[in-house]
Amino acid sequence: MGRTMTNAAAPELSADDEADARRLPSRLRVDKHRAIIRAASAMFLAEGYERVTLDQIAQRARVSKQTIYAHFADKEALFRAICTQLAEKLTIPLRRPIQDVDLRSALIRLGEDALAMMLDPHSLDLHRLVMSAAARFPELGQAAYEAGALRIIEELSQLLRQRSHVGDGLAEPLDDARAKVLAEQFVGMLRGFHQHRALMNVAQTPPDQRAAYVRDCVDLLLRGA
Amino acid sequence: MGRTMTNAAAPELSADDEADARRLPSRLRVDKHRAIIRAASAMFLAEGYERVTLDQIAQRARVSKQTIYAHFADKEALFRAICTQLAEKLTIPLRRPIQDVDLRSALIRLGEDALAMMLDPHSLDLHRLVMSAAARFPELGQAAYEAGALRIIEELSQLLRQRSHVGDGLAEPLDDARAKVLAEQFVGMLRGFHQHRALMNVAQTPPDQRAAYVRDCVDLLLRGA
DNA sequence: CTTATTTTAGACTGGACGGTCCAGTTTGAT
DNA sequence: ATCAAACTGGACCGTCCAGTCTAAAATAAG
Repeated sequence: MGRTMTNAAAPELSADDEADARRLPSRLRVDKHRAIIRAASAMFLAEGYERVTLDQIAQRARVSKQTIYAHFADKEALFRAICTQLAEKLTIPLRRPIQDVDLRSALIRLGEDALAMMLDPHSLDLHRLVMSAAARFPELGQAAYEAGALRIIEELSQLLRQRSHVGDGLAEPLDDARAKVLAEQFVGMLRGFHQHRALMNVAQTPPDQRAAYVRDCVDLLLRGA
Repeated sequence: MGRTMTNAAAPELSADDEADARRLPSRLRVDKHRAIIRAASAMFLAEGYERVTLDQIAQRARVSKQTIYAHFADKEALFRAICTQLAEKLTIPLRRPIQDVDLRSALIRLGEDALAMMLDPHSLDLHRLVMSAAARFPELGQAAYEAGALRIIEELSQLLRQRSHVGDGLAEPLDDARAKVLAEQFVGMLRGFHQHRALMNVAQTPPDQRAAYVRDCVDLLLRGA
């Protein structure tokens, strides 16, 4: 019934969970470790912390419950491990190179990418999870914020400042603080209530209207700045 | 533990829960009904659906568990009742009259109100609750969206269109669709990541900076539109 | 093959929680 | 005062679940 319930077999995380699975407490088997994390991630994201049982995780990971306890102290420890791992993996591919085009085009492309990412079901699940767990797991909120929103603002403000110093699209050169404000304004306006609607299970605006909206945002920004 | 845990005695909802408490199935006592709803609201908002137990609610409402079951079929029914009630009560007071001032001042004041509201702890709790429950209680998301975001957009777009037809601050008259887009852009940019940070328990920007940010948003909007 | 270690399946424990039941008390309308 | 209905407190039931335990099976190394 979760919107993003994944069929039991399909792997949820892109296969390289290497990062922390490498150095395990001792000689616990790495593949089990990964299977557990993978299954647990998917289920926590889809159902939320409280609604997932360790038996479900064990079953999905094709692992005995005891094994889970060999790898993680308890449910909460497992959850924490997954959260930090998710936050790291959250490094988003906004990547398409944005050199060689005028600022307007660059912003449109970047805006479309960013909006698409913010509306991606995985991202929405993560958002929900972090938000409802942030109160009980404080570090988590911070980590997710830095890996997500903060990173976009940082990146975009860089772009804006660079271009402003070359005189591309922006009237005068921006200092760092100004560029960050502008970036937050842009991403905020871009997001509008699209993500909000998605999170609340409200009917979405169709893709073509979204594209037009992105252009409107870019134009508003460039005219206003 | 919750960030907005309220001391057990303090009433949470402004006393007029009249609306639906009036017509009860029969002669169940109205005060009990209200006490239950009040206690349950506060607890669900602070802790989330799953983490609240009926015994806790009963205790806080100073009512026996049996009475709860006399008024509501089960936990879920109680939750639903509260949700619809919250959505209605969500009708937000953005009210301070915004006649008699130029558009810029009106937008600044409206913006400050709207942002303050979006950052209000009650509102944040509600946001969290709705978002994490929307998957399991579909009507809920819709109701909250309409009472919250949609209402602001509607109201603001009205204001923008009116003013644009009087030639106050805006170059040419706006049609309805255009005004709504502009409203969504404005509110979105206003929100920026302030609410996001609050939801994720990340350090907030201080009030004076927020005020400056609001002005920046208004200026960007007015220059860009 | 032997030995040491991890994994497995599933039984089990203790506690929490949703929901029910009941015997007795309060409330309020007549 | 009477009476029915609502309420109380608390015992109680069935279920679910985190976490433990055990004995057998798989795995790996010498």
